[in-house]
Amino acid sequence: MFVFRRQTAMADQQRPGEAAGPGVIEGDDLALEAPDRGSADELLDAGAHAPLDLMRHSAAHVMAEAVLALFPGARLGIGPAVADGFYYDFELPRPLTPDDLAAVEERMRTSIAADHPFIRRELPFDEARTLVAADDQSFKVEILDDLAAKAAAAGEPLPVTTFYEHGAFRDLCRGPHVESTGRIGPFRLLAVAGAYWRGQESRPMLQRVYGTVWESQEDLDRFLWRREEAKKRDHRRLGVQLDLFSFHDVSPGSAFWHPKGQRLWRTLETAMRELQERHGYEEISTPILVNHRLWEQSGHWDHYRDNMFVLDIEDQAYSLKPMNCPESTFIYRSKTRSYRDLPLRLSEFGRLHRNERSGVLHGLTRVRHFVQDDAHVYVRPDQLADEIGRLIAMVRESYGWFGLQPRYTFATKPDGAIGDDALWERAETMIRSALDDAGVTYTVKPKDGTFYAPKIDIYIDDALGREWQMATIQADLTMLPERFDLTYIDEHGAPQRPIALHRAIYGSLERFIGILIEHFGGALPLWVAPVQVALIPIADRHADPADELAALLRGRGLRVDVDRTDSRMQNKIRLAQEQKVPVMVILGDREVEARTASVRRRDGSQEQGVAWDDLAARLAEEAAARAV
RNA sequence: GCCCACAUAGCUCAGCCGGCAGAGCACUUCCUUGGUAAGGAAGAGGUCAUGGGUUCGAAUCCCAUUGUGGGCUCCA
Repeated sequence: MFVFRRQTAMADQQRPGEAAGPGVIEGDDLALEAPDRGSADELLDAGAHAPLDLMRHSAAHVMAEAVLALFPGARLGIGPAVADGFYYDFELPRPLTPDDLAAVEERMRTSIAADHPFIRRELPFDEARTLVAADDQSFKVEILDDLAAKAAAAGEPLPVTTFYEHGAFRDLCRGPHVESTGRIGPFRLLAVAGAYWRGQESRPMLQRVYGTVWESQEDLDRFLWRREEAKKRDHRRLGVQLDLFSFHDVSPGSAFWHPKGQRLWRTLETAMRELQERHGYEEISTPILVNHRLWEQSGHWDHYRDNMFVLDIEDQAYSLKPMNCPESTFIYRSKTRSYRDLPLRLSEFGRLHRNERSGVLHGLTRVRHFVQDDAHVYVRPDQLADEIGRLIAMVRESYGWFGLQPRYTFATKPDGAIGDDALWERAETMIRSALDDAGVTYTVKPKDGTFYAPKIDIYIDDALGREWQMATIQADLTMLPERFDLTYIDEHGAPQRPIALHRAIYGSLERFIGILIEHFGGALPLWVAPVQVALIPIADRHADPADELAALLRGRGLRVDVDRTDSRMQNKIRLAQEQKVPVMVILGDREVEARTASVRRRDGSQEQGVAWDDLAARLAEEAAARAV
């Protein structure tokens, strides 16, 4: 069973890094708190700089001042510095419009030009509470009351509170700030969005205004440029432009794969299948529609039902499978397993449905229907470390196909986990030594495992520096083995429990493809490109020879399209460039006569007079190398 | 699910203070047969997301529904 981390929250940056063996990076919080979904404009800056943070938080104060001036009754939430800027949450009498944002910006500029100093004031707790209550700032009152409660719980006296003032504006704030408003650099307000007070759906919806501030105009311009660049790489836009997939309202959250997208899909699938077969995997396929009894047995009915599509069939509740694992156990149990049969590696490109809330769907990276390159590996305890080593090798190889550098985290037993402590400790020790043996560097995330297994999660940073969670490897000693009563017969004839490794390397094919598209900006490496070669006959009389060459290339397994339209060669090149085809092959009189080709690469480089056979051999070799 | 915005030709978008549905690209046909990122002309293409309402009249105003987008973790 996979529980992919819900990607909206990685709220554990307060946890201390756990001491661990050699090669372990201690709690690398900055890296961990980055969102791991990353729509196009969620570009992360490479770490926040302290002076910038002061400026950003100060800008939030100035923004609050401006909003309060425009909406005197506004209530303030919180206004922290974030990755690329800042935000402040407000409760306002009406929704903000783009015009409002412009007005707020204008007032902010005035305040910055006035260069008001930020003045820190300390107030005894009771006075502070009276003050914010008199201002009718109920959210601030709540913050103070929470602080008081926390102090009481810790047996400490009521804390002294601090306020920061600039001009006529005063805000409860821990600080620190820049010296004066004039120190705030070039800024831009970006967006207004709804945000629940304290992120809880049961609390009021506030209006969050996002802004960005930088030390120089240059930095601001670069940031805005990067946002634009990210938009161009957005896989939803490129998916349409490159004719890979589309979405339709008859099935929200599920992609329709066009022929080119399906080529890409199959290439990835074939490569993974080939890798798995080399590593002793056997492929299975299990039903999508399953009686709810199975989910009761697996525990999903209790823990995961809200995310499952449930159907009523002849008075029985069935569900579309949200995970593959329980069904794999039926195949395991289909015969008596010997210790000699293990490891048993069962892979499945499983078609899954999860009922994600409508508001969180997002292109290919957050969908309701997807395919996992899933596998369950049943091992004896003495085989676990080796098998994890094998999996890490598989991750390294396959990520190498795309030039991606995997990073590893090790997530340990969460609160409320099932299974006894001794089993957990055993599993964690085994994973840890497997990681050490594999010589990988990893970060420990305490208490971040699934409720049934400690796990290794694998992340990458894409070309724009965004972090994505990709593969996962989970060592399950409890869930499948115990609940589904899995056994093998050991060398003494006694039944024993196997360990079930749950793992996915691409994760979901949909999501992986979305990430690849953004990482490469649509210019996919030759080996995965849906169209590897665009054959461009200069005139009609070159079209038949082009077909002949295309057949030769296809014979070597290459994906080739011939442009037989009557447009000019320049236009055909332009089209192929726009489609980001890696290789364009141009045929005119000279080439046809000599049985050669003029080869133009996506990067603009050219090579003339390449013999057809050479071309076929070289491109086939290049594609087979599976390299960037 | 919740807040806000958006939905017009295959794509990108204009029209939206109510009064004949538009452009560029793509597509079709014709001319053109070319040398490394757009040759020319003509044509076809729309239930303005869906349903309801206001109005003499709705792409345009109002309501609902569906879908899409930005968010809903950062604790003074």
